[in-house]
Amino acid sequence: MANISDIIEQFILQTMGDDSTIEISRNSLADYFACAPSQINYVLETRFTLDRGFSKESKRGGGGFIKISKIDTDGDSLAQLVLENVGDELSSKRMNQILSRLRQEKILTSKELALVKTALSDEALSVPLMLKDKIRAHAFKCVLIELMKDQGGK
Amino acid sequence: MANISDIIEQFILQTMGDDSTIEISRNSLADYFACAPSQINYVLETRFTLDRGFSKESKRGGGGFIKISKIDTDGDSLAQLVLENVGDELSSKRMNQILSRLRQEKILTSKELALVKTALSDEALSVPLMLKDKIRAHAFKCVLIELMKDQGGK
DNA sequence: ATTAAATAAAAATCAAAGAAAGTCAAATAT
DNA sequence: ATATTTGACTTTCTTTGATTTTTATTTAAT
Repeated sequence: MANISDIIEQFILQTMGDDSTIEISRNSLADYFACAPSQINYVLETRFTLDRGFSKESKRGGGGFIKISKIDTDGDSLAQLVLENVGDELSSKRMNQILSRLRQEKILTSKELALVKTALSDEALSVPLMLKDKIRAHAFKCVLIELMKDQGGK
Repeated sequence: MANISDIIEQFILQTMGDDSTIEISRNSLADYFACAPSQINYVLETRFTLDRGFSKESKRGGGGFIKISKIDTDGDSLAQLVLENVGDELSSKRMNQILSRLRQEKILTSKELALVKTALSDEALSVPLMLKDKIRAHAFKCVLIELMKDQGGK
């Protein structure tokens, strides 16, 4: 574990501690670790991914920053379960079934259901047929991860 | 938030408080913040835009001024307005701005915002860069239409 | 007192410079 | 092979300043 990526990863995690977000300056961090700025991007891309429960925002230019947010996934949630079972293709039909299930379980309101359903419907995804299911699968997983975020709140 | 544009933005918003309009003197404001007068224009152009629900008037010469007004639109017509102004490409950035506007106007809850934002984020739409904005534009319009549906309900 | 010209007082515009972060591919290490 | 490191180049956002345009006020001339 003597590579700098791991060290930077640990540093960020430590600094974040129990907070759910942290704001870093890419350049300062790179300075601090005497590495190339793009090294920071590499760490973020490989370690602070959605799959691992992180989301990111950033701004360039004067006063720029990178903000990392932790999603604290409470392991055994329904969303978690679904997430593991959605492959890399997802028909709108299957998605809608899952959505109603989530609705039944009170994880979604009917309006929330309608919005997601619409946003990822066949009609909304204006791409070649074969692609729809792939894109939907990935996008829907992102939604599930997002859902797990505020599940913690209950 | 270490850039002066954000600070000036906050200052204006604070000073405006609950009022729907405010009249500022560009030069005084620039003096106050010890910045170039054109900095004020920059703030107005980037932050007090139509998308964000502001309109502006101004007059030059002696006794000149800049007047900023909050435009209040009811939900349905806001969605309608946005619908008309989203072309056939939509960056995630612009979408997010529109979403927070919709949130401000109580058309969306923060969870609903988060779900749509995630579902149509750059990360969620796993397609070539150039396509993202096109797909997003179309899908987002679908969402807006969906939104207008249940706005009518109340 | 009235007009015309000059001056002053604003705000608008535009382009250049600066400050961050992003991308991508080549080189290196495991 | 795969993961990491490095660096050159790109894009986005902000800051600064010089120039232009518009409006108001003052001055000069009839």
